[in-house]
Amino acid sequence: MKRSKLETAETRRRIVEIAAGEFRTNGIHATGVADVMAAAGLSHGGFYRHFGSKEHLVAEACEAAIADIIGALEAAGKKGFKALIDTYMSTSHRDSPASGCPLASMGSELARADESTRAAASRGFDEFVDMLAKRIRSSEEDTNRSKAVFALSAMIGALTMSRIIADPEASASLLEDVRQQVAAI
Amino acid sequence: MKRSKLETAETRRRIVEIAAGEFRTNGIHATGVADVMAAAGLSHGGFYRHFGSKEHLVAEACEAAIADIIGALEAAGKKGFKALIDTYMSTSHRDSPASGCPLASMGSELARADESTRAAASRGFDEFVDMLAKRIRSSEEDTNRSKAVFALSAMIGALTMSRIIADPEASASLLEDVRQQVAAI
DNA sequence: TGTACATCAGTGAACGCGCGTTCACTGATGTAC
DNA sequence: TGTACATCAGTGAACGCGCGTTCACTGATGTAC
Repeated sequence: MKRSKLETAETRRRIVEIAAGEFRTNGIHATGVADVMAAAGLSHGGFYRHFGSKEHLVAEACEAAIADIIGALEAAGKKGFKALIDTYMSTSHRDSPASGCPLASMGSELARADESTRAAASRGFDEFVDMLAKRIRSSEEDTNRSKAVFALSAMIGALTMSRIIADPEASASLLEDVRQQVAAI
Repeated sequence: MKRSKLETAETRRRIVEIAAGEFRTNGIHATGVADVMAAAGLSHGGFYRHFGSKEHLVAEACEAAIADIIGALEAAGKKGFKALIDTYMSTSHRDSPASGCPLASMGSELARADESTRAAASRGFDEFVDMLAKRIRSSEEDTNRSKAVFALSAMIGALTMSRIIADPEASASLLEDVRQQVAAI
């Protein structure tokens, strides 16, 4: 049966939100349209009333995921650059991919995603870099941005690796190791 | 028809080699057993004479891929740490995932792979770090290893991001930016 | 060394299954008068 | 404001397709005598 405009918009928003979590947890390829719809309490058939294809959802979910993590880190980052880096490089971030950084949890899949998804991820990376650069104190603005790019690259790489390494101690010490060196940038 | 032991071993080796390229190019999930076998000039049915499951092949292919890149970089690295970093952070590495670093091309998929695949990737990471650490000159050995972990994390993150960013200039300048800062470690 | 036979690498059809997507249908919403 | 009707969100069955895996079969290899 037809729903009100408000309900429809809310349903669509919920699908994107849930997809953003599922894609980050299980990967883009391994998460089906039916999985997302079921998690949203809907049957899969209605999906195409909201999105033209799975790829369209992937692009929107990626954008939403980036907004998530940037929002969370901006809150943590009010206490400064170090607090922000501590949050990103924590074992709790490592263990909660569903609400974490999509550049780490879907990185290699994003590299093969369609144009609009990659564009969303690229914009997200830029925003993230800007946010970091603002919190770095050094001589020139150009330098700040370069340092932020370096810091974020290292954090994305380290978080990804920390999820590959099965041994919890080795994984935590990798995070801690890189965290210290990023904080020293 | 039955093949000689030599032929059988060579076929198996070829399947792993081809899989290592396909997984890095198209991703683990997106590459089917039949794809790999077809690329090896074989029908898919024979796959299970060589491997117990796709997951077993993934683990071996991951191991082979790591050996590939470490071998290639050790050759480049004879000219020193900087030459090694230049090779890893090059646009030609970015554009040739089939023979490149599997930690970058399959990173987020490896984080969800089975135990033996993750173990292979973890061992590969350690070997890679050792190789880098050997080429870093600084006060203590512990520091060298920490610096190598940091450098490799940054390179994996940057290479992954360089493949997500669609604009070739922005992608190349990200690589160059991080390359310089890794070289300065 | 020669022969008879068991082994098994590779083929190609088939298995059940889940994927993304489509579609006829339902009935509440929103609109035109 | 009230009524008649078009719209469309959501359902659930169905579509073709490709996946990982299995299996009966073929015939050269390798072994036992």
